[in-house]
Amino acid sequence: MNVLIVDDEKSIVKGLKHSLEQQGYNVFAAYNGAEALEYLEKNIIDFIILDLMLPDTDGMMLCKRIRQKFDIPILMLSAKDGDYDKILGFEFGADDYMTKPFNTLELIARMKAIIRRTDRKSDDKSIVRDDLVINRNERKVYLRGEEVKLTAKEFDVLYLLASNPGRVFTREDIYSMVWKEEAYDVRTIDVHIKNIRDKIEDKNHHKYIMTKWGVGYYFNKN
Amino acid sequence: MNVLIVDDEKSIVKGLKHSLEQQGYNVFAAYNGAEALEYLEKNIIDFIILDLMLPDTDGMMLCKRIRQKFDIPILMLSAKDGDYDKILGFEFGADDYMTKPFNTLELIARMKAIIRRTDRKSDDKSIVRDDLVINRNERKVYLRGEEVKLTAKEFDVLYLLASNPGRVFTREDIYSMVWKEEAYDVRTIDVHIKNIRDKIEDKNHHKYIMTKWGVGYYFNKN
DNA sequence: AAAATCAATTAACTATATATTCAATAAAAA
DNA sequence: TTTTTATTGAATATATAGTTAATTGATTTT
Repeated sequence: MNVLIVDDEKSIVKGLKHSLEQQGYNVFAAYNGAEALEYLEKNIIDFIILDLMLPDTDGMMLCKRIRQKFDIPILMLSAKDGDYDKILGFEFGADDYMTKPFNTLELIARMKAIIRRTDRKSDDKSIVRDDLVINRNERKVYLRGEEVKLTAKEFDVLYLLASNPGRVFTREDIYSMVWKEEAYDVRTIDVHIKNIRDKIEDKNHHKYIMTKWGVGYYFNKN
Repeated sequence: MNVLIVDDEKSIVKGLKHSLEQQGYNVFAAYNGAEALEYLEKNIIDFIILDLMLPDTDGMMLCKRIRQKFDIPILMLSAKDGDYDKILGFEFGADDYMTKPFNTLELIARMKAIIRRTDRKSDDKSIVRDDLVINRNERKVYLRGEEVKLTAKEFDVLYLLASNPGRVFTREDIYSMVWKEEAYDVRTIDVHIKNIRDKIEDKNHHKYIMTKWGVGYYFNKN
């Protein structure tokens, strides 16, 4: 379990790092926002402890940016009391919040609680629909028992649609959710859809991916 | 959104109840563990605020029992500091924890954050009016249970009107909101309105889309 | 390091669903 | 009644989706 601490106060980082390592976590540190983002791009991080006050960026903005791109739980630290609604509210998407000075034991307890909570849903949930089984952890798809090899993008697109059956996604929706950036040419989705269909559908069996004309695509509910 | 407060201190219950009701929550109270369990059996509760010290049961045990039976988020309150690890840890399954005395605003912020986290996908916004159901995510319209197929533009126009019943929209309003550009010929709207009416209205049943002569159209409120 | 493989994107073309326009008719307001 | 506004159906135009192939980029193999 890899934890990233983002804080410019070296003493805090040092103390926390020590306590967390005693508990068996691998701890990494970043001393400003830019470092943090770079670190996240290059490493697999499971949990972030983020200070509100950083030398280069506003912690809340950083929190928001991290959330847009990564699905990693964040516990925010702040020196002053009273910002709970902003931090915990809908805008920035932190998972928990503590004020400095904090009790290290409580921080670790809160961290564990969040990890447990987010873990609950990430355990082996396969999506099953008729002849199709989509396994998220293994990133494998089975059609009538046979494995179907999808590419990374194909899998992500199919998984997005299949995990919200019936819900219509525009091409822009799909692009921003899967690619996590804004789309230049959104027709690339069409080609991916076609390739997925070629792999999981044929005329004898019913369709999984449906077209909503003028809007986008959705996964068949029936 | 129904919140159950489980606490034997009447003053706390009263204060919290007041604050939560101001925020639009429906608040229920139980003054001991037995009452709480009974309440949960008989009512639909979305969130529980649970005090650790109760006259009849130990709060942690109650938390554990609730968790075994219901999947409702729990925020625990305790008088003494220092039990975080037990409360937030794996054993009892609380989602969050605060010590008394607490800041009500922070409590509400934490509550909202937990609800948001557990809720993320349940934003299925449907408009229901008499025999008509308009599902926004699926972009589907049902009339007396039967699906009515609308084109993308038709759906957008209907959704716009139906999400503001009674409000009169000029053709220009509708055009700019749905097409997101300025209209050359707003008679286009007339044709779309006609086509929508053809699909969702007939002389036996009442009208959904009303004409405001000389102005535009609006969705029937009654 | 070069070649080969595979995935992703872009481009061009075809097919098809939908939107718009127009002109005749009907209905409502003055 | 006159005038203005709304409704309607059909034709035409436009927009969108599906398909195939070519290109680019990334990764693996030789």
